[in-house]
Amino acid sequence: MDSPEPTKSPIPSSAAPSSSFSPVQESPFSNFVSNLSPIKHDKVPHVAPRFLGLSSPPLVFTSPRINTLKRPQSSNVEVSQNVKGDEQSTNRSGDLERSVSELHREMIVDIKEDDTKDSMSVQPSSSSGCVDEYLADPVEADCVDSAYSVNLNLKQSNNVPESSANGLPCSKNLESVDKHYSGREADAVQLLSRQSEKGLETFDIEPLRIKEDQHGGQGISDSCQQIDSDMFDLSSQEQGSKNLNPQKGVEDDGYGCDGFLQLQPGSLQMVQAYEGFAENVGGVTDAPFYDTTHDLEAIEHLRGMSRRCLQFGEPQPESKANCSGSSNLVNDVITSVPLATSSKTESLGSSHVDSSTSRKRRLVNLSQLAVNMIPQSYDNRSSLTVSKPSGIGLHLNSIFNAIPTDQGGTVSMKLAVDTMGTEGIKSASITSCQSMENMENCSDAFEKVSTAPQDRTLEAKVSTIEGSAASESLCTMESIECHMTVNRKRKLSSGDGDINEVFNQQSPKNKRKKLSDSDEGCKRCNCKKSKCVKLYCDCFAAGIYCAEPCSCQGCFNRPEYESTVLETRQQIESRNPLAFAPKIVQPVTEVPVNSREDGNWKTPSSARHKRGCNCKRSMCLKKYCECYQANVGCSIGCRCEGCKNVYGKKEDYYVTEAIVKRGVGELSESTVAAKKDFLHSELCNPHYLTPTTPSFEHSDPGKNASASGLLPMRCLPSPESDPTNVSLAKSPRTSNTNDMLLETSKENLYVGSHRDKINYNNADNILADDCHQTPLPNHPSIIIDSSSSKPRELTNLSRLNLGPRSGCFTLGGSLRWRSSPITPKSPIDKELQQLDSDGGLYDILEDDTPEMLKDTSTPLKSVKASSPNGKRVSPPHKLHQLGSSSSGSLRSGRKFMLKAVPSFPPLTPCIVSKGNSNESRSNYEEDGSKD
DNA sequence: GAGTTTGAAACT
DNA sequence: CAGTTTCAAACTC
Repeated sequence: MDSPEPTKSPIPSSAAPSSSFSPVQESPFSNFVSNLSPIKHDKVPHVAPRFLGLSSPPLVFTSPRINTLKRPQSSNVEVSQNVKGDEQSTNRSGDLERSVSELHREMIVDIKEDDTKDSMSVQPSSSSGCVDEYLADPVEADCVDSAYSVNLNLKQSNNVPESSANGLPCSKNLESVDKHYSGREADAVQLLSRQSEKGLETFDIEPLRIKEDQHGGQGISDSCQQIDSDMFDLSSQEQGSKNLNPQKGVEDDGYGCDGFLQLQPGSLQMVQAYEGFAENVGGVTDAPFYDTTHDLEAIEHLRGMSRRCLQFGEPQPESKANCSGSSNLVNDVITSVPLATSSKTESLGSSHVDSSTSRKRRLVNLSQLAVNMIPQSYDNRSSLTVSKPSGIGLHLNSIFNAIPTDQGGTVSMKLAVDTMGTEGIKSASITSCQSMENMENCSDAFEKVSTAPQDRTLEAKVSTIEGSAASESLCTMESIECHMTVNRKRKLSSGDGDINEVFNQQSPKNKRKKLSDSDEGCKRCNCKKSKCVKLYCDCFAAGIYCAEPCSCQGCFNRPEYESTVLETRQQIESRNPLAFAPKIVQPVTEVPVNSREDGNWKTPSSARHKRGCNCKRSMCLKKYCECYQANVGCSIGCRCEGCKNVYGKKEDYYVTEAIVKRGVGELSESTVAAKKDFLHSELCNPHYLTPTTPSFEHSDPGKNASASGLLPMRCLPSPESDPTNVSLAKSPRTSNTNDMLLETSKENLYVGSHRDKINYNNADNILADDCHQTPLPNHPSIIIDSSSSKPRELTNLSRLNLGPRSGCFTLGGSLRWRSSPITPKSPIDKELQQLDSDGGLYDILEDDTPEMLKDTSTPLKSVKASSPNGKRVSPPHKLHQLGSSSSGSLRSGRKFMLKAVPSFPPLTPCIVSKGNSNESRSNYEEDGSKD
């Protein structure tokens, strides 16, 4: 049938699980699978339904979070399908709301109790508030739209399309509400408001929370209601403006997107796409509307950035870069409507995601929220610096890989921006494609989009993407492209069901050639035996469906086999939670323009391969080497022999860092900023992830500090460094070497952000620590099953954490942490304080978390105590130097999140039914048994 | 284009 | 955890 070798599918384990395919498709393959796998997947329903092809890598394979989100408490509802009002969805959403509302209540209570003492504690609540807010957003959006505007309830989310169209207004409304609310809810806000910068976020969070409560059916303040009504009015106005807008056609498409949405209902990508779309639209149409509030704009702007980051689901740094870049670009291009984009996007995204279920919306909102949580700092300062497009934060297969370093995402991004204007969605996308050297594919996809009915949807997506394209990662584009291609193929096949056949029809060679010609534009797989459901397959590994360019045989990595893909993915993740985590992380994100210009920071050295390579013969000089392939230098995590990686030898890794840091003091402010960025990036580097504990635990600054003050020349290739270990919570690093110290310090800073740590290890401990330091932001990932630590989810979390303000956004999970008796400052805190005093590190961190760090309560010790591994954390020595040397050069404005660690486990339970997690786990077990 | 080499992923 | 096998990409001819 579809697959040449159905009977033998190498996927047994993976495929088998897929036996339960989504009802949607009964492809021969599904039958095949069902036959093959003795095991029936109860779970399947959860997963399957909606991936639609377009989902970005993370989306495509429903990461646990997605799944969980999708998972109706009941069982398999295909959310995507129910665009019309689903009672079920409503009910579910209602349940979810209840839990959320309860959570909020708790949080509120906590806040009151804590009062302003503990900003951290407050933040968590705020975060929850954020969640609520986001949750509420959809509703508002819906309401905004039409007559529906009357209903504030999230439950009423039936009109997705409309809401999407009007999304912008909705979001805005929310914000305005937030303001009002904030005014009234001085208490909650106060805490947050302390930090001026954070203030904005605070508004978002708190007000939202309140709203949520209202929605929850609990007391709704009149003021709030008024606000809502006002909001609606605004939204209505907005709509009017939109109608006028020439791009309305696009919006209409968005409506048409229902089908599209259905296709990919739970996928975040959808949201992204819509968001992007919204942005575009907003940029064009909504400008007037936004003019009203400057503050709001700023907030939205931030949000928009965050959102973008989420979409990629990749490592913060990178995401940051993208986000910032995008935002900047967007802003530059479309100055008139900076805010609109973000808010609108959100609303749109939420609405579009799954009209069927408010719950889904919530999920989406959560994700958005998470995105929003991204630090503002990145907004402006960071110009696009994609020093390493090479798939940082993404799988090697990501488009970035294809892009030459020189060209970098930056170039493409800029081009896209330039081209983008009001119209430019398409042009932008195209531009990006060009930059990616993927023109053919992109153009193809676009063409297709324009042609068919589905195409409308696709087109909308495309446009959306385009809109965001400049800012957003190319990955999205790629995924889109893939989906588009898929759709196209489907059309071609006209439901034959043998998509694979169709795809395969193209001579692989041609495809390959095409790819090669395009200089690796979109790298695609050529799998023959793996059915593209193993990590051997680059596409699969990257979390994307195989597409036209692929020359794979018997491919199951297609939207048609979504369930199979998901199952397989789960299996793999069960074995290795980080299996789908981005291989390459780009720590350096926002490098000040100056520094970038200098070119110092462009070096790939900043990026690292998560696990490192294991090259024996290639000396890391060929593409056999994943590090080399990703255009990144080897690092501690690498176990390569005779490393000669041109992007950075393993041995040189630390040396470079040391030098850089050392020089910081001497360097100009700009340089310093750049270094900070570097440091930040380093922190973000997955290498630093450690399953074990937060680095804070370790404190011995003096001890660690080398005379040179920095890193020793030597690098420790110790396996410990291997990022992969993180998930396993293996032995903590014990080495005291300077390099280690450096890393640890970095880790300390980054700890919160590191998703891996979060999940896999003692989430509790870590989380608790983090909470203290920075409230964990909530994030869609929260919803994810606790059982699975999925990289993407993690990524999202990390993003949230990264956000300087993320602390503010902590979710309910944070509540738990808060309560945790953690404590005393760790040495790291001290270090940080010193730095702060020096004006160095703190500057970097300061904006968001300084208080946290300073805060007497410290997660660090708690962490230490709690961390079983007892991982030693070196004091932020280097950081300190950096900070001191930099003396006040904080200009970068970037905010580093010291702590925030997403609270996976805790959050999951709260938001998501544990049953899901259990379920997932049981599934895994089943899979394992199968295997 | 076929065959070889390489290293990651998967398996035992 | 280590060793082996499988796999697909990278590379060579």
